[in-house]
Amino acid sequence: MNSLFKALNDHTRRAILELLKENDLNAGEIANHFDISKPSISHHLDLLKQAGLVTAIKNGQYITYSINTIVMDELVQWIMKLKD
Amino acid sequence: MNSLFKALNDHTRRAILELLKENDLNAGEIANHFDISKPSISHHLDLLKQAGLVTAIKNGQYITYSINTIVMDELVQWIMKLKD
DNA sequence: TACTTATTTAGAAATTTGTCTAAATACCTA
DNA sequence: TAGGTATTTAGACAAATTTCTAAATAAGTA
Repeated sequence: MNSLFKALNDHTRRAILELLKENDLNAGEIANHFDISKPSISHHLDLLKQAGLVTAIKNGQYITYSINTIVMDELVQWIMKLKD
Repeated sequence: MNSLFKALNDHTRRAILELLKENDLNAGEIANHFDISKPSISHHLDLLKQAGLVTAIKNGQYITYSINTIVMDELVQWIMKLKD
């Protein structure tokens, strides 16, 4: 849960998830959507990966990132428990 | 949304919410559940309040804190949108 | 093989965060 | 009013976070 909350606690990372919801994208395509250096985006992608929110598949020279929302189920359950 | 994710991104603050789910508590009672100084707990309560996750009502010398889960609805909706 | 492109890793700087102690504020009671 | 209890505010410090540039790695192509 910790890595999940941590990953979600950043505007850029949330925006990356919203992008990936529409299409799988490679790292460079993701970076092109932001005014942030590629290494920084790479770091954000790493945090999202650590939380299980994205998966990465090497495609030759490229790395394709996809969203994985299953890990959010635990978060939704936590919230629901709090709501009774 | 930012203050909400920020507030939730800390184990102590999440534990405070879980406590308040069971009972309203005053600041001292909350602090007694943790191995952290009262000023630190006060700071955590402030962040929770900023996010709208708790409300505080002065009760004489005491301040009673209550959970408010309504603000989490927006978070759940954001997650659901991401899930399609 | 040499060059280019895609991506990550490394290391550094600025900012934010979580924690503490000491002091301030607010309320209660004798 | 004086003294005690509950809580917050202020200021400091260490650790974590976000960002950058430069360099390293990996793959495609002439």
